[in-house]
Amino acid sequence: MPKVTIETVANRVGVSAATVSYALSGKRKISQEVTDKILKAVEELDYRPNITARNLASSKTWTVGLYASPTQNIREDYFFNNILAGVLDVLHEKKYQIHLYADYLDENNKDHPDLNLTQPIDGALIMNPRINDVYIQHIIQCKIPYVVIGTPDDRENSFYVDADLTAGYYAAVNYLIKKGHRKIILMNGSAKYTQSEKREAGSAMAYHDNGLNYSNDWILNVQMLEEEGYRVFKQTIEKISDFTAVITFNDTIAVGVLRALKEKNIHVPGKVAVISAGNTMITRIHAPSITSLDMNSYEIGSKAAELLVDVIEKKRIQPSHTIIQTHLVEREST
Amino acid sequence: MPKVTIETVANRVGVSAATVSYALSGKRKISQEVTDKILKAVEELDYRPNITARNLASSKTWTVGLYASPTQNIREDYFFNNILAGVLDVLHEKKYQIHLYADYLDENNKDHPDLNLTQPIDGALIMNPRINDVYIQHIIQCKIPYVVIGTPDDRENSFYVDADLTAGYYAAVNYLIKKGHRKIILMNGSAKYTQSEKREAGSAMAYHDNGLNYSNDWILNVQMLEEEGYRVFKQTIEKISDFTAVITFNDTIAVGVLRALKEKNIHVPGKVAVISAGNTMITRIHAPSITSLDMNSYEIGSKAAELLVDVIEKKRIQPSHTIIQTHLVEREST
DNA sequence: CTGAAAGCGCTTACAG
DNA sequence: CTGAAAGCGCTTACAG
Repeated sequence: MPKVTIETVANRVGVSAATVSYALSGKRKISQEVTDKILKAVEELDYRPNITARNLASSKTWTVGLYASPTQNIREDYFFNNILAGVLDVLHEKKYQIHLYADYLDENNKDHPDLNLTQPIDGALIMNPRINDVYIQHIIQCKIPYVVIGTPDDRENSFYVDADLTAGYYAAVNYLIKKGHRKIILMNGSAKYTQSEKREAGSAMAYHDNGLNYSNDWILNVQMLEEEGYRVFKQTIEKISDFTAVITFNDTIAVGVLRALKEKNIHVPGKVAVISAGNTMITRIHAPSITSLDMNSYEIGSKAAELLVDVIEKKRIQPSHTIIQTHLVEREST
Repeated sequence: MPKVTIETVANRVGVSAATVSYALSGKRKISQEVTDKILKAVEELDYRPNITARNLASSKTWTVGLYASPTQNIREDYFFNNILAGVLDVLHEKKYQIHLYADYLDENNKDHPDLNLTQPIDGALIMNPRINDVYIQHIIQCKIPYVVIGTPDDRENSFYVDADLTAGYYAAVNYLIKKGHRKIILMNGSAKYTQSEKREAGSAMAYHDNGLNYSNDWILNVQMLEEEGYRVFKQTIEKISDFTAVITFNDTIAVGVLRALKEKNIHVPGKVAVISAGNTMITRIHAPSITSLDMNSYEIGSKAAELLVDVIEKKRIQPSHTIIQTHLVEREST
């Protein structure tokens, strides 16, 4: 069974490969008559263009790389699903495909062989940027257009889409303060993520604007996993006293925190109020249901994808960013 | 800024492109001396091989296509996350990358233009196969190796990995019958998925082996979304009486069902017992926590990926399948 | 141990 | 409106 190429089609119709290519792409007008013959031959021969060859010749892959979290985090976080859905929907509409990369970065290992194995992409979407993110550095070195989902170090020169987490955490902490809370534990994410910085900043502003002091001891940095939220918070309960509220980096950590509280028979919200961020399905379902900061994750994903396509297609050259508003959804945990 | 190709490197070192290629791939021994010079030049020139060109020349892409659900479903289902994590982990280890496709099939539209836009892949992983699945048909036509996650129509000639759902639903329904339930509603998935068939079969067997009759009226087919589970079950409560238990296609539907029950003030498990399938995070978190059939979703994903790599690399030629055992995790809802 | 060259299957200026 | 041909940047038999 001989391989069917554009040549095969051209030969059968009696035209050049160029004509077949143009007829199929529509990049040049080909007479209706010839076009019909070509389409018929394509059908009969069951011709399928070799996309790799097309990509090489046109230096365009119609593919976008999505750099996501470690799989461990992906397993627990609906936030990823919502971002992903937004990204997928937009890219589908714009005819782009998606290459998904999980984060397998070994923090202890300085060389990152994987980075070079990447398939060719027209652009990249980078979730959860670290401070000094090696993925971003790699993408920049490869001269690939990219959009950060979250906030990168170099805000001036980057395209990015993020929720206004500083405002969000300001509002959330402010809300707690107005309710009379004075000592609020921040179960933040790992300090190496820029997202953690913003949460801390918003929180600090709220204390400040209310004329209150707070201590850095009240801020804990944990991995974004339920088990870690649970484990660390159990220790926290022993070490820190008198706190009356907790605000977490995300919903997953909140679930762990609530488990620790339940185990210690500490009533929520009677003794301790809890606020999470993400407003994913689990916040509604949990008992008690969890007050959560909605970040419009689907919209973050879709806006980022739209922006990336514009950047790839040079419809935008000047670095720009979109900041999406958050809003607090009150539930039983506060 | 001139583009750096393998030629650039070869010229600087004073060898042929072939030698550079071999030195880099290790497919032929190149003297240590020359190799060192090449590596130095690669470093200095910041040479990055064009993967598209490599793919074309070697007719190998090191990429696997993952055909997933519609994004609507992805948003709500941790089951997807767990499968995905298993797939990603194995493929990463085996040096393959992943192209993610959501299902945008328009059921009402007979031509599927998207299918032809696919990027070149070495193999495909197909989740949630439909009966007469067009994705599978397409992949077969393209002569691409594939593994089904779930059970395909043509079991004889396919590679696939699935949970033993028939046994799982048999066990679950049997468990309910032993507890005295006689009329159990099956909130099944859409009838066009093979997964729904298997659930129904296991359930039927359990009735049969206990010498009981059941009615097809007790089986409902719904989309795999919380809202649909809720909407349809609310009607069901009105239409069907005397049932004492519900078993659902997945966790998401169960959440909808439980919401409908709560709204009607029907106590769970006092009046109605509920079992779901998936055993994702939400079953633990929900109040009441949900008895659920664990399908080892991470393992399904990882086994499927392993199998696919073997098929791609011709380590397996004869169609084969892996059936993974399920187990029922008892919680408050029963 | 290394080189010269064909080939992968497309696209796209260049010509007419 | 169409063709002949160069080119995309690699890999891999074929030779020596």
